[in-house]
Order: sequence, then structure tokens, then C-alpha cells
Amino acid sequence: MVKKLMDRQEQMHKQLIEMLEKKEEERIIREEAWKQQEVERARRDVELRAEETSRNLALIAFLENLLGEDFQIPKSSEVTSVVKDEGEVHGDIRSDPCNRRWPKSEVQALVSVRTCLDHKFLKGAKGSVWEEVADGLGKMGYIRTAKKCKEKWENINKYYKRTIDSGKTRPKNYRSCPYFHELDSLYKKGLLNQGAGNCVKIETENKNVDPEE
DNA sequence: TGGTCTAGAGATGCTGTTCT
DNA sequence: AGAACAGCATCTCTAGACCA
Repeated sequence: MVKKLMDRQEQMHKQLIEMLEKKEEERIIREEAWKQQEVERARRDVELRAEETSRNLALIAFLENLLGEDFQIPKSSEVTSVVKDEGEVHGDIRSDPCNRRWPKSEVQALVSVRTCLDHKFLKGAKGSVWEEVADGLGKMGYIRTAKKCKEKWENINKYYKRTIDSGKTRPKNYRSCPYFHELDSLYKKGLLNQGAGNCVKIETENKNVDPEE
């Protein structure tokens, strides 16, 4: 009976060892797969960063070209912190022809390009200038038609004016309308011919005053 | 305490109308 | 004819209620 008991114990011990070895092998396989995923993820991160950098450089080059002057580029730490914040809070979607909505970065690019070409909107047919705006965005990697650019511009201005006219105060860092502060400063500086014109129009409608005055 | 649902407000796109 | 504007539908987000 003792011999039988010892054999039985021996057998169970062998089974235990085999099971432990099997579990260890599975753990190593899982670990390898995880490492592989991490490497792949890191590689994608690098690619996205490179893409973002080249897009930013294209934007800077385009704006420098238009304005004929060099920009002061913010320190990388400042930029990365902003990008990080935006990415975490809003999950910014890169420009995608299938995506109807305009990502924050794309709206800001539109505002920048449209503002730079503002002087061209003062004279003659505007259709071709919207083509230029669409081209400018295209160079930055945002594919939109001239019509879409024009529509978006009208919509953001419409919403901006509606919000301002309603007299609502907007909390700092409100979840959307990233372009609000930019439009704000543009209207204040009087850089926006469209906005300025509309302001006069609204005023005159209310007070029966000659726009020329 | 965390997950799900819902109402309401904000934000946006599309389309028709008016204006220049 | 093209630009500007207005209205409406739809999408998105968030706070609060409710439940397991």
C-alpha cells in the first residue's frame, strides 16, 4: 500500500510539474505577443508624429510664403503639450474624405489660410480664391473642395455671430469651437472684411444708419 | 460604485432664399 | 450668377437619474 501510495504521489508530482511547465510556456508566448504589439504601437506612434511634423512644416512654409516673413516657432514642449491635451480630450480625427466633420486642426488651418488670403477676397470673383484656400489645405494634407471650404467658413462665422449676438458668455476651454478665440481676435483686429461688413450691416439694420457713416 | 439610459443644449452640415 | 444668410435636421456631448 505504501508503494502504491508513493507511485501515486510520484505520478501527481509529474503531472504538477508538466502543468507548471505548460503554464510557463503559455506565459512566455503571451509576453512575446504583447512585446510584438508594443513594438508595433511604438512604430505607428513614430509614423503619426512624422506625419504631423511634415504637415505642420507645410503649413508654416505655406503661411511664410503668403506673408513673406518668418514665424517664431513655439518650443516643442509647448506644442506637444497642446497636442497631447487635444488628443486626450477630443480624440482629434485626422482629415478623412469619408469624415464629414472637420477636425479641430483642419478648422484652424482653414481659418489661417482664409485669413491670409483675406485681401484677395476684397477684390473680384471669390470662387478662384476659395480654390486657393482648398489648395492651401490640400498642401497641408486636408482634402476639401473649394465649395466645402466656403460652406465651412460661412458656418463657423454664422455660429460665431449667433453666439456673440445672443450675448452668452462662453466658459474658458469650452468643449468645441476652437476657432472662437481666433475669430475673436480677427474681428477685434478688423482683419476680417466679411465680419466687419456684417457688423456694420447689423448695426445699420437696427439703427437705420448709413453704412458709409 | 460603476454602468446604462435619457433629456437637453451645443455644434455642425445641408439646403433653400435673399441680396448684390 | 455667385455670395451671404437663415432655417432646420442631425449629430455629439454632458449632467443627472436610476439600477444592480
